[in-house]
Amino acid sequence: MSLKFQSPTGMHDLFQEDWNYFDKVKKTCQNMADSYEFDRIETPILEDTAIFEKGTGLNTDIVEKEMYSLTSRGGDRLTLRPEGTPGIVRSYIQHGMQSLSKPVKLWYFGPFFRHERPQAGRFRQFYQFGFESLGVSDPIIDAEIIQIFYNILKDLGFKNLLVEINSIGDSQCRGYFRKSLMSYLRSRQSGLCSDCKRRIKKNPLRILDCKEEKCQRIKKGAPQIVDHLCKECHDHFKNLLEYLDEKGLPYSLNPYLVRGLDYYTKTVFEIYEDSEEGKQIGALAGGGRYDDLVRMLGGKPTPACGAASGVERVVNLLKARSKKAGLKAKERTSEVFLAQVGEIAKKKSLKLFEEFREAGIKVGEALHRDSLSAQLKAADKMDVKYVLILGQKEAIDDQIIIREMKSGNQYVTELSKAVQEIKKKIKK
RNA sequence: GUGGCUAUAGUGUAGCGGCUAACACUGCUCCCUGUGGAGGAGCCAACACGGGUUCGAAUCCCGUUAGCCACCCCA
Repeated sequence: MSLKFQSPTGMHDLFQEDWNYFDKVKKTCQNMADSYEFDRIETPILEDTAIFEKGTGLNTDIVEKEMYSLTSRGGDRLTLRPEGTPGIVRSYIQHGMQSLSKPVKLWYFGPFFRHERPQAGRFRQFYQFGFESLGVSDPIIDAEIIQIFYNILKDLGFKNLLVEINSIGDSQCRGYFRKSLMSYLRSRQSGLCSDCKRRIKKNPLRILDCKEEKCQRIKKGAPQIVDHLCKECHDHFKNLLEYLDEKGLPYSLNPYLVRGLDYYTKTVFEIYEDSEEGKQIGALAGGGRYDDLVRMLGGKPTPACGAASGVERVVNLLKARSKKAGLKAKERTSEVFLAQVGEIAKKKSLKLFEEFREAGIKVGEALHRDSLSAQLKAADKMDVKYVLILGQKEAIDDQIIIREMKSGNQYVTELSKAVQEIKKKIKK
């Protein structure tokens, strides 16, 4: 087999089996959106490249090397959205949502694109759902966002959820902290791994995440950002934690949690499944507060908070779990099957099929087959309860056979009464 | 972007230098132009691509591509 064409690297075809799960996830989101009064929004898949450069951040990996960007025929610089938040914010500004009553609560579900090297739970085209709440700085909002993602995952059947949370301060206190962290790291530069040496300048917060043992040791003595928060950020974080305690939502503080998008301020969080597969697949959801983003994209200064979750990651874990449980959902696709024998019957069955469809009854068929045994075989595979047999003789007499598959009992009735009869039987 | 592992019908596998490339499932046909689940008979369908080593390569080597995994980063 020499395949001439195949799907692009890291992009996959999604089949019925996948959509069974995707739809379930989406439905759970919709329920949660209804409960917390979030409105559905779907922004374009292509956006002006500049909103990611300004929003997500020029120095982030995403913008630096992972975007699918193009210049349109008209000369516009466009990018396949690598994440959802900047598009939502663009829409918020463009449609004057700042004049709506606050908070403005929006949720989305759709495909995103990043040119990364694919691996477990990481693709070049992937689906995310996200919830964004704009216009309110109160940490009660942060708590609600975390709660929503926790609830969705819980409703989907995840146990052992691990919520990690941290505060990275605002543009002010983070700057101070960054300086003191950098000077601490510089003083111990020789003890760091080669990767981290490079990171000192570019992204010192990341060193706190390094897995090298020698870096871990240095990290233990490093200044922690929670100790360097300004009063406002400190109070915000403290209040958030109190709200979470009040809700009874389990979380753990991770003073080393940082996120790779430039616009985050104050709260950041991630949710994992605490299991082997969960660790491998990475964060199921992640997000935080982004109080400067609306202003950075040209809107009025507007506090906001939101998060997103990777649908494939969630679905992969759901699939792995149902495999473990040995669940084989062999679904019955229809209750009735229509079989025919002979040219007259074949023609009459076309109309009959439509009558059933109009009556809201789904009827299986294999009209392309002529032998009755082959049709019954097909009916058996569909696991239907009843088969309607329209033979040559019946077709001429305007009659039809109704056969109950399980018992093998069958009887003849008027063709015109077929829909009614089946309707009665199915109701039972 | 860097590394490691892998690559045989639609799917899952066997083949370990000497085949007409095997098996299971699926699909299709027939046994059975008017009665299914079982059984039997048959059919369709594969060595990713390109080089090399060799009398001989699915098998060994190199390259390309793709997949998986790890790093990086992230959902």
